[in-house]
Amino acid sequence: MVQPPFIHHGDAPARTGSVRAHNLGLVLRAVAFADAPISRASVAARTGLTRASVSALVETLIDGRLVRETGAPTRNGVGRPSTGLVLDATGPAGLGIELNVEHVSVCVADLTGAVRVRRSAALADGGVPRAELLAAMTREVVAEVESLALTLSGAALAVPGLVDPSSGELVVTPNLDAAGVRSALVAALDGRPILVENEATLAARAEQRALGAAAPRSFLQVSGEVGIGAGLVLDGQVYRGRHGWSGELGHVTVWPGGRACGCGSDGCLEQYAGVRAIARALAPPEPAGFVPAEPAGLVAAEPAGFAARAAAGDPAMLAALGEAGEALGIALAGALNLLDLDAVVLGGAHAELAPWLVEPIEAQLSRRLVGAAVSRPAVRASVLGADAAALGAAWSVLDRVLDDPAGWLAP
Amino acid sequence: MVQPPFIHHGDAPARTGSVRAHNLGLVLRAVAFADAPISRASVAARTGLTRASVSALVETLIDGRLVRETGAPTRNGVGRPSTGLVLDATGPAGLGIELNVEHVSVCVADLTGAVRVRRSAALADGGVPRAELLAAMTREVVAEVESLALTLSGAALAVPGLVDPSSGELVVTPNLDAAGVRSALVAALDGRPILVENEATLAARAEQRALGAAAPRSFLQVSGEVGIGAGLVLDGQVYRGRHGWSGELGHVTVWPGGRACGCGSDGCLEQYAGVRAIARALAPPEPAGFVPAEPAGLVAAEPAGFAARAAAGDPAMLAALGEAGEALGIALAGALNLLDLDAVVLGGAHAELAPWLVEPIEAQLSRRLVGAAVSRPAVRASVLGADAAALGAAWSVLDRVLDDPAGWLAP
DNA sequence: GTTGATTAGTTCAGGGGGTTAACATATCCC
DNA sequence: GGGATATGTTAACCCCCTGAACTAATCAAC
Repeated sequence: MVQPPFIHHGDAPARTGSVRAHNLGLVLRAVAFADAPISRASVAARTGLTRASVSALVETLIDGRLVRETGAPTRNGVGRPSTGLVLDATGPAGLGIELNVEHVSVCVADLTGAVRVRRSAALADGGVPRAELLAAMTREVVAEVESLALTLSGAALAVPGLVDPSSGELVVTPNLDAAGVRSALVAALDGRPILVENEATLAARAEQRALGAAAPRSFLQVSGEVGIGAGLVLDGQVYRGRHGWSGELGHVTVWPGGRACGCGSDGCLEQYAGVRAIARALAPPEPAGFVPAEPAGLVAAEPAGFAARAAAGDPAMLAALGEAGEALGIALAGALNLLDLDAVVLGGAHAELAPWLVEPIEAQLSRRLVGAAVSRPAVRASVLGADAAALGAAWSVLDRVLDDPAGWLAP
Repeated sequence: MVQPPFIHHGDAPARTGSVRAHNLGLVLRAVAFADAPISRASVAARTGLTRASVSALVETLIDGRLVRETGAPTRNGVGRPSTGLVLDATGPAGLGIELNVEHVSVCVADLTGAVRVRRSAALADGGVPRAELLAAMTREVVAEVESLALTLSGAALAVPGLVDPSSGELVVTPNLDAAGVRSALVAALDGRPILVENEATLAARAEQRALGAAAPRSFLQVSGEVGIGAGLVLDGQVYRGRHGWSGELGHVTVWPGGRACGCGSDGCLEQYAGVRAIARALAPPEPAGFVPAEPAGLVAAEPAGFAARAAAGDPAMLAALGEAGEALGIALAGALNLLDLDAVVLGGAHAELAPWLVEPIEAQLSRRLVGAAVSRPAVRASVLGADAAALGAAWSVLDRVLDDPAGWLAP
């Protein structure tokens, strides 16, 4: 397929060193994605490289603290026992930071994916400014990383808003004031660069990484924190769109001419399946056009209560979730007709509501999805909890090392 | 994820020969995408390779009849004149075949993109069976290719239906009988392999290739031949989806609970913006639920008439197109909110109706698209005519040579 | 014209890195 | 204990890029 001229990575010249860079990644990923400690010989068989090359490559990876040998050789029947290789947990670490309307969290993962440090804090109105709080937490965590003898390989920040993917710098966050956050973080990180990315995208990466080889190739991750966002993974790659504005699922029109939305449109999914919309469906009907002021703290308190009420069989709650599921189903059917995805993952606030949303969603998919009779995508809740985006941020930093170990080893 | 150093399948081991394969592609594409004949030195500057390497690579490409030197050296001021390099039109050729409900066409393009042979035929009910007609046309064209001293590097078949991307073999074509077509074509091509792909996808590729460097990075190409399909190019790559069923724009729900659709759903875009829907909007209203039988030939005859009537200012026609545009706008706004594309291209039957569709579409986008106030994607008609899919098929064959010249030169 | 500056293209030694083939190593099984 | 078998390492070989020197062809200025 035609790659547009001189835009893609593929347009860098290859030199003999590129071969090694490529194969280092190949070997490292073979180790990373193996279920158990894997031998050099198995890596060779799996990658198509020779045992000789794999030995040399593994030596480089071991020297670089990306891979280590497990202690005792493992006997596998006849033949010389093999020495197992696993990812080295004492090498590079990724720092993930999640900035949200009601809370912030910071976590650190090592190359194996294990979370080594985790901190989060709720944000109260009128409390410590976001930027200061985050910077303080980050400084603490960086100190802790050093005490664990890990090396920070980078940091990523998850924000509920639009990010400019070309610079990775500019941020438009409609629901919160993010000014000063980035510069405060850069200072807290001693000038180390920070990747800024949409939280839905990073939550999708987290899901992908958490599932490992079982991760769907292409999926959409609904992320209902504030509004309804979505992270999109297509053919294993995160898709960001022209401006990095992809995944605005919340403003997909479900009922043209329906409820007015704050975005200026009408009939947006958010108005039927968003947290506030569900809350509104529970309240007695108001005169058309009247939008009630939301008491502070309402949004944060509700989703948990929703699940409890639904579990208790509250009919109003079940009806509200049925309506939300129907709207989600319509919007998702559109996305699925367009993208023919493997799966839809319900994350954020919708994760714990999934037991009551999946059925109405699937009812709409059965009706509206081309080819639904033959093969339907899986619809299920995220396997991760609330900190998915922070985890995704930390892991995305490590993905860079995994994808291009030579780049990490070089300096 | 960060792109691995090589464009090639990320999980194949790289050997020293991969470097050459990669760089051959780099040099070939530098020649292909240059506006004018380009010198070895310029290629070196543009690719980042040394002049020495480029010379060696170019020699291989010239020997393989992929590149040739232009006759006379060009003086460019001071210094030794440069010898221009251009794509060789006498080397590999791609065969593109389009199979449609009402017509079939076959074309051949050379590496420069020039169409060297072009044949098409209308299909009448009860005439020669599709498979036989196509096979006969193909045999003729293959003979002509040989007489032109071109070498067929492959063939691709565009079909209005669902294709299994893994095998590239299986075809589900709802609106026409494609049984036997593939095997008849394989026979006509002396056993050469045929790539089968959705026509909307191939039309999108054609658009991409026709625009060259000006092609949008990510776009959706509406393809309204039978029903409404769409080809999707994301980050410069064709996106097919899990089963190769992506782009089913026609069955995206626009008005839930609206008009019943043959697919079993309701409110599908096809029922408002499809060719038959536009025709129906022109006719006097029928009782609800009554679906008129379509006289044979009606579909083929109408789109041309539509444009003429609209140009003449026919109010019923303008109203029908306004409604179609509104529905398209709603569906496209959904797609754009999700994918943040650079452009939407109206192709197929909608291409010549674009003058009347663009305005209502943009009205919906202004209303429903997040960020529309800041930046709106371009909405415009395809630059290609009716044979876009056949062209795209031929070009996609050549894209393989362009992407991996070593693979073509090897045997 | 001759000479120098400038740019295009080629030649060749050097080095990185993968492959193949042989060898060393460590276990199982008879 | 001696083969059979599988793992890991070593060394000769080949591919292909780089860098530097060299040749080639033009312009510009004296």
